[in-house]
Parts: sequence; C-alpha cells; structure tokens
Amino acid sequence: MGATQVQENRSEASAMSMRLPPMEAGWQRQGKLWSNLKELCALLRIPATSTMNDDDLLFQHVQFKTGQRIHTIGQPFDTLYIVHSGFLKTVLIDEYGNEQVLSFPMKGDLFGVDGIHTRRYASEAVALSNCDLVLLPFKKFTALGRTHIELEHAMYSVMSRELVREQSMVSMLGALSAEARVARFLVSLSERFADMGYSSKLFNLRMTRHEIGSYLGLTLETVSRTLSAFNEIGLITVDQRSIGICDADALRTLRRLPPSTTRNRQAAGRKNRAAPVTDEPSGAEPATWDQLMSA
Amino acid sequence: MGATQVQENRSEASAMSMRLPPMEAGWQRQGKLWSNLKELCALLRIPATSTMNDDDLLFQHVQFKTGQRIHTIGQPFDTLYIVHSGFLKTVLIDEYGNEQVLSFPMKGDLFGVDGIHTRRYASEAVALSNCDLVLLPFKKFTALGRTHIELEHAMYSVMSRELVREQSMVSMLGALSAEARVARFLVSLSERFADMGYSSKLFNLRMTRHEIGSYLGLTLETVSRTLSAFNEIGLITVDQRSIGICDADALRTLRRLPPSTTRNRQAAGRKNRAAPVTDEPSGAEPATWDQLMSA
DNA sequence: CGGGTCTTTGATTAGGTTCAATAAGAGTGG
DNA sequence: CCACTCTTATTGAACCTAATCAAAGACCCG
Repeated sequence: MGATQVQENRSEASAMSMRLPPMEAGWQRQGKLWSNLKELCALLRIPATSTMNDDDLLFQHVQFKTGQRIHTIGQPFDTLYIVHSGFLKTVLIDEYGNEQVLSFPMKGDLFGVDGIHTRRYASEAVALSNCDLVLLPFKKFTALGRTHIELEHAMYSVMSRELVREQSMVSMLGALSAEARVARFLVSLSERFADMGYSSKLFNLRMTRHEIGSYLGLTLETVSRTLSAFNEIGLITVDQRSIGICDADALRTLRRLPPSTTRNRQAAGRKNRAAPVTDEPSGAEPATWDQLMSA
Repeated sequence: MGATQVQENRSEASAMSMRLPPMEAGWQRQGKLWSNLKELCALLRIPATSTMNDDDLLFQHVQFKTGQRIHTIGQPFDTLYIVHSGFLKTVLIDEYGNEQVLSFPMKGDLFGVDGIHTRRYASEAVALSNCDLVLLPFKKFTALGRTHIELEHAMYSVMSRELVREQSMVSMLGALSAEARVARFLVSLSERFADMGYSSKLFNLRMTRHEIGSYLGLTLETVSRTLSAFNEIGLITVDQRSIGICDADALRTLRRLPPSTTRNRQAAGRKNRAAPVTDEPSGAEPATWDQLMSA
C-alpha cells in the first residue's frame, strides 16, 4: 500500500522533473475536460450535498505545460483556478524584476483570489509541472453561492483558509530560524503529499532551491546547506530533488534558535522564554541534534 | 486645515498613549451605538447604492478600552469587526506564549475574517487605544450579499484585499532589509493616517517598539536604532511615540541593502543587482544617507 | 517619589548572506 | 551517442546585518 503510493509518486515525480516526458501515455486523466459540482467540492474538500446532482453545471479544465504562465500581474481578473493535478508557484515581482514566491499550489488548492479586489491579478502563477486546472469563472463562483446556499459558507471559508495560510507564513518568516523554516516546509510538503494520497515519507521536490529560498525568505545556499545538515543528522535523506523524511516529529518540533522578536514579559508568568540557547547537550544524542531540537 | 488635522490627531493620540484619559469627555462619538448600511459602506470604502436606504438594517457598535481583548484564539467565531475608531493589533501566539503581531487594524479595517474557515478565531485582537467597533455578525454579513447583490462582490473584495495585504507582508518579510521594513512601515502608517483625514506628516505611534518589531520581524532594539538612524539622516523626526515624516519619497524608495533572496539571473539583463553595498560615498551626501537610498 | 514599562544606546556575537568555485544533471545538436 | 551548454545544487571562506546581552534614561502611574 505504502509502497504503491511511493511508486506512484516517484514515477510521476520523475516524469515531472524530466520536463515533458517523452511519452504522455497515462499521464493524468488527460482527456478530462469538465468536472461537475460534486467533483469540484471533493477537490476543494468541501462537504457536498444532494442538491448538487445537476450535471448541467459543468466546469471546464485547462492544461498547462511546465513553465507556462497561467496569469500575470496586472492582467484583468475574471477567473479563479483550482488545481486538479500538477504543481505550480505563485510569485510577486518587485521593481527590480526579482521574484518572491508566495505559494506552491497543488491538488485541491485554489488560486487567483488576489485578483478579486482590484479586478486584476496581484500575483503571477507559473506551472512547475504539467498541470490540469479547473477554471472557475468568478461570476460562476459567486452565482454558486446564491444557487446553492449550502455553498455560500464554503466560498467564504475557502478564502478564509487562504488568509490563515498567509498568516502562518508571516508568522514563520517573522519568528523562525532558517533551520526551523526549512524543517516546517518539509513537514508541510509531506503532509500535503499525504493528503493527496502520495507517500509522506518519500517525495520529489518540484521546485528549485532558489524557489524554496524565496518562499522561505532565505538564500538558495542556506536552503541547500540546511538540507545537507538535516541529512547528516539523519532527519532526512537528500539527493537532489528527492527527499526522504526520516524523523517527521523532529522536524515538526525543531526549535527556532532565536526566541527572536516575540514578547518576553507578558508571557513571562509561564515557563516560556524557554531553554536558553546556551544549554549544553546533556543527553546521549549528538550535539548538533540536540541543539536543533525544541526544549 | 492641515494644522487642525494635526492638532486633532495629536490630542487624540496623546490621550491614547496615556491609557484611559482621566476625562473621557468628548472622546469620539461616544454615544453612537448603531450604524446603517450606508455608513457601513462608507467606512469600508465600498460604493453604496440607492437600494441601501432602508434604515431598518442597523449594525450595533461596541466600545473597548485600551488593553481589552476583542477575541482570542480558539474562541468560537460568529462575528466580524469593523473599526469605527481607535487602534488595535491582531496577534498570533506560538507554543511558548510569544506574540507575533499580524496587523494593526484602524478605522475602516475589517478583522476577524480568519475565523470563518474553522469557525474559531485563528488570531487574537487587542485594543491599543479606546475603540469603537461595528459588530458584523457573520450571518448578517452573508445575508447582505444575498439581499444586496451589488454588495456581494464587495464582500469578496474586502476579503481579497486582506489577502493581498498579507501577501505584501510576506514579500516584505522575505525580501527587505530592516531599514526598508521600518521605512515602509512608516510610509504605510502615514498614508493610512492621511486616508483617515489626519496629518500624514506628524503622528503618534500607537504601538510599542516591541510590537512594531514583532510586526516587521525585527527586535525592538533594531526598530529603535533604525528610527534613530532615520532621525539623524533627517528622513524623520522621532521623539518617543511621536513621528514626523520629513522625506516620504526617500522612505518609500529606501533600498533593501541585501539584494537578498531574490533571483539574480532572470533580471540580470538589466542594471539591477544594483550598487554593491561596498561602494563608497562619492557624492556630497553624508555616507549613511547615500548608502540608504535606492540606486 | 518609587516601581513598572518603554526607549535608547553600546558592545559583542552569531546566523545567514555574499562571493566564488566545483560538481551534477538535463537538453541540444552534430 | 557524445560533446557542449545551461541550469541547478553543493560546499567553502569572508563578511555583515541584525540579534543578543547589558545598562541607563524617559515616561507614566499610583
């Protein structure tokens, strides 16, 4: 079971990294051009109801190839996208043309939401692999909330979810060390792969070190070094794009070295302000390992 | 005119920083307990239409005093809040009890949105000054979208705006230097004060250095030092909580010293990858000034 | 006036960036 | 199929920004 999933994942993964596999045979449901409402709800992890059985309401799919741009900054907004399969990145581009990665949408993720406000996309979306996306015209999106009242809440909910995600990114960038960021990134990826039915223990990165670094507010060198360090410690295995998770819990609880920017006093009543960074390894574990772990 | 605004701002500001002024006489429209839909739209900067004239639809206000908590993390969500007057902060609290400031809501801002997804607030909101908030029960919020179709888009738009704001925060935290973050923070505050009809040139900070630092992913010392540096250079004047903006453009274009995490190659064609940080002052300006400005 | 909070400033350290050089793949074309 | 090239990844060394530690001053409040 687990092995099968790994296999599945890896084969698709290597196809991805090959950029357009020579044979596309069997690659996703290539011919799938439309989804009905029920399928859409399942994709978005929204509870579906019996009233959604009308199969007249269909949603078109579109395919993008690795490297293709789905939308660019400033382009008039009119449709949202839901990832049916494949991997993407969304980026902001600053005045010097430098990219800042905002997210890595994958199966079940919604993107394009940032275009609603100004009626123009605020970010750019690029396919990191061949992708199959469900088009969700914004008009259709809002109409959905009206015709299916049970869905109205879901619409808002999905947007709220995005907001919470961004918040946790802000919190991560503001308070965590490089090691902790990379560790959480790996855990997060692992969990998303698990959600998608792939292996959470072994997967291929779809993005470059540079893109990871941009996403995490680090340089590609730091990302590379950190991965190597985790590898040496035995938390993960690394070989280029292929990552094996050895100790998910360790990664999850990895400590942010800098107690950093957060408040000391208010919570000083509790035993927070945890272990001073200076505590020496007292156990049997290798020094580096101990240092990396949360108190 | 400008002077009046400044005066207005400052007097209220000093009241704020005093934490509960001895006399509350004349403080805001203290007695205001309800708003109608038109007023709400104005507050949220949403275009209002003639169909919104029914004055049966009223929205209750609530007052909070400095330091009071509006909602906490995990508390069951059922209402959104719109700031009618006053200043707040929203924070995330990590496993050690440390705060991470996410935003500083002020007049016209909506918060509580992060509670929609899980039906529980994902963040905590605290009043930094006496506040007058409009309660917007989520049920009423969604109903509004149904009864006033013109508003439906606005509902989504407001949420989208929040998302874009978070995105720009992520981008800032991921790519800008300490100086640049503080500079942009000041500019942003300045503009928001201008929107609210106050002076954009002279205002009082409602938050501590520590809170600013948390918001910007810096320590309070760095914030303090940076403000002092800006002061010496003549970009601003600082005296405790009181800030005077002297050169808004300079602040706006302030360069991030580390070209940092962004991509070098893609934009390498242009003359970006700007001046190496090591270049010596060659002009007439003081060294520090030159170093701080964008190429 | 004394206690508490917030701010400023200095000295020192360290985490992460920058610069640089090498290696490993992947895609192209002869 | 292999040489050539371009992109991506790894690793080292030096430097620098911002964090940490520390202490003193400013402001507010009872």
